Amino acid sequence: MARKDAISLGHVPPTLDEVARLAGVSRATVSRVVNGSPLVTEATREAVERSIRELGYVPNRAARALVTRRTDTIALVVSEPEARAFSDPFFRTIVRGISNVIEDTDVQLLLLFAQGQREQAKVERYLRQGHVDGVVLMSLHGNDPLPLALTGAHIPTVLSGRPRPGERLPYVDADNRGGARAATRHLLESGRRTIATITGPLDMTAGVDRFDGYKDALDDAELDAGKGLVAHGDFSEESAVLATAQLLERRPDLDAIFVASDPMAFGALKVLRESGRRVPDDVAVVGFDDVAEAAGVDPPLTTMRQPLPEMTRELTELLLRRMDGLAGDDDFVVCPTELVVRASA
Amino acid sequence: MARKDAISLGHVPPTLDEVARLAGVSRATVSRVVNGSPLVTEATREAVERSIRELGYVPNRAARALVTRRTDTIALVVSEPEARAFSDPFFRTIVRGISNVIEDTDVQLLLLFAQGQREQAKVERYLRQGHVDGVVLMSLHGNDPLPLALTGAHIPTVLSGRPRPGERLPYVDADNRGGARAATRHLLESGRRTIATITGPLDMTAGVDRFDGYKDALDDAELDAGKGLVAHGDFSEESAVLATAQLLERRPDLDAIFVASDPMAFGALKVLRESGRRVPDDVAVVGFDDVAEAAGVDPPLTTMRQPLPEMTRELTELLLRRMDGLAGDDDFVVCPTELVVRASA
DNA sequence: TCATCCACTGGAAGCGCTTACAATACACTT
DNA sequence: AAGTGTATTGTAAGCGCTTCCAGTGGATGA
Repeated sequence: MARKDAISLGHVPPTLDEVARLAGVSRATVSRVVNGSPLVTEATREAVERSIRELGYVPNRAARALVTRRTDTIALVVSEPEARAFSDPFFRTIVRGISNVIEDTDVQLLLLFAQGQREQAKVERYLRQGHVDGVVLMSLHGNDPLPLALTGAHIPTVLSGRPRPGERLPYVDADNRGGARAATRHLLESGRRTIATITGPLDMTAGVDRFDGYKDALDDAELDAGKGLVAHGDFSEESAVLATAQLLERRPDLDAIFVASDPMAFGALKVLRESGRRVPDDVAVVGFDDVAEAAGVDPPLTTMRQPLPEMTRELTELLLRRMDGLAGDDDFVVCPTELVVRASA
Repeated sequence: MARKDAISLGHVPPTLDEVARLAGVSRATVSRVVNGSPLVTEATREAVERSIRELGYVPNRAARALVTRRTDTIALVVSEPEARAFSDPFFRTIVRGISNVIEDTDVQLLLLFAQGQREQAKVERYLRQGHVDGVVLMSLHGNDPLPLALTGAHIPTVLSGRPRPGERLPYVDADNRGGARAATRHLLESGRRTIATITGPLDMTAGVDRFDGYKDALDDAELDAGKGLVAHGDFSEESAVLATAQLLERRPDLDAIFVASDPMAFGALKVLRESGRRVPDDVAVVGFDDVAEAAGVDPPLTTMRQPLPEMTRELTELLLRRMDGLAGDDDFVVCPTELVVRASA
């Protein structure tokens, strides 16, 4: 029995109450000090702060959240296997961008991965349980139920990338279609006529939009996407390796490729080189994103820049506003893209 | 006034109480149903479940955590800039490994990045506020205050990699020193005599241990690390590019390099190739980790495998046990490493 | 000097949940 | 038929915190 007591329930952290007792004030006053209320005498404040330090008091978040209904936490949910997310520079930039914005607030960022139905369900449950005040959803695929589930649960949510038809959610996106069109036009203007594309995944809006932009440009030039000029990737370098090989086999005569993401363009460059083609002499390549690595590959990659840091800032601020009830269901921002001409096209 | 009401406080999710009322039972009974207690009639259970569905009820975690003192959440804290963490295959493997273990529990994994003092402080505060039941700390540098802070706050914590002297924390580590020694010995046995090393960061135990193992092997062979044969990296590929160039400049006569991580070995291979050296004919290279990419580079990398998936499993289970009070301060596991001979040495 | 006000502090309710403990109902036993 | 036990449900306390409201004392104005 003594033994049982000895095992005990582990360490019990100090509470507001103990601080109050030690400082000789009421719990209300301690709470005021902790929350920086101005209605406290300097002397009282100091006494309380001393007690807090002495006891090593840290407010219990669950208790606070219970009454304030705020958690000061936002989640970034990535609907992608970790492996992919981690290797994608895109993703890193977003994480960094959000961190920057919230750096000097007391909001905390959580990363949640939701690959597969099972984890999706787990994440949804987690979010609905009130762990976070807001959610950023990125790299949504197919008909992911999360956006609807979250709006249904009235959890402030914003999207990186435009939502699918039928979903009304605030979002920030690049002008993917316009950018792809401009990229392809650049290829056309340099005299290329057999222009292939490696698309992103067509269950993502960015994938579709960039593909559409490519087709727009060909239409403008009254060219035909033609046979065998379209291969599909999933935005990853590896997928582009396969896609490029396919393209080369089907259309050895191609003289340009519009690749829907930079990592995929890196894969394409590699395969092109291995096949003995010179870039841009034999085949011109333009990518999309302008990730940091784009300037460092051989040859330096011509690509469409999307202003990712700014976009992420916008996105985060949009979420913050939305959490304060200041942004509507259909607020959105679409950022222009810009052609960065380097050596590959 | 009516207007003010209209603005309102947003959506208020249903509570246990409302479910109870709708189902015509007490709150206690609903709670029992929600928590799967066996002391409820089938009929009652069904009635309650119907009401839950009807109202779309989801238990409020803050309230539950307040009374149970559990959050069913664990955190992986990475003391590293996101960029580095994300590009490191090591990191991905750990995340995946933890996810696997907790997949069919209802524990949720959070990722927290703590680069720089500011974020470190934020993360520490976050953890101390009781958001999580346990913490995995990885890639600890220098004298990161987190381990001590967390044990001081009595938060169950485990380390990936051995703690520094003076810190008593459960951990899982590879036999870095023994592995490095074996790797270097392999180089010696193939007749190399001018063996350089690219170390990891020496403010990390893994960095130090692998460096020590390298020196052990040279000592065993009564060789001297000699001048200019040691260059320092930080486990990243880029750092190794620099380090290799340094090495080559200082000791053009070197005939082998023990590189303290695979990503760094990739960088070394690249520079070696660019400098016109053949691997392994001119310079043999052995790495450490045996990440997935190691078999795919040119030439395929000889490296020390550490059983990362198993180690991560151990680590997670150690944490889970520790959270249940079943593991002590100084439980630890050290896993053997294994030389994987491919073509680079 | 007394009423009035203000600045500060304390009392107390209540956030949504779990969980001893008590209460009830019913089926047995003897 | 009274007593005992068991299975199910309800009652109520309380987790640690914030915040409304009321109380206190001293400073101010008349």
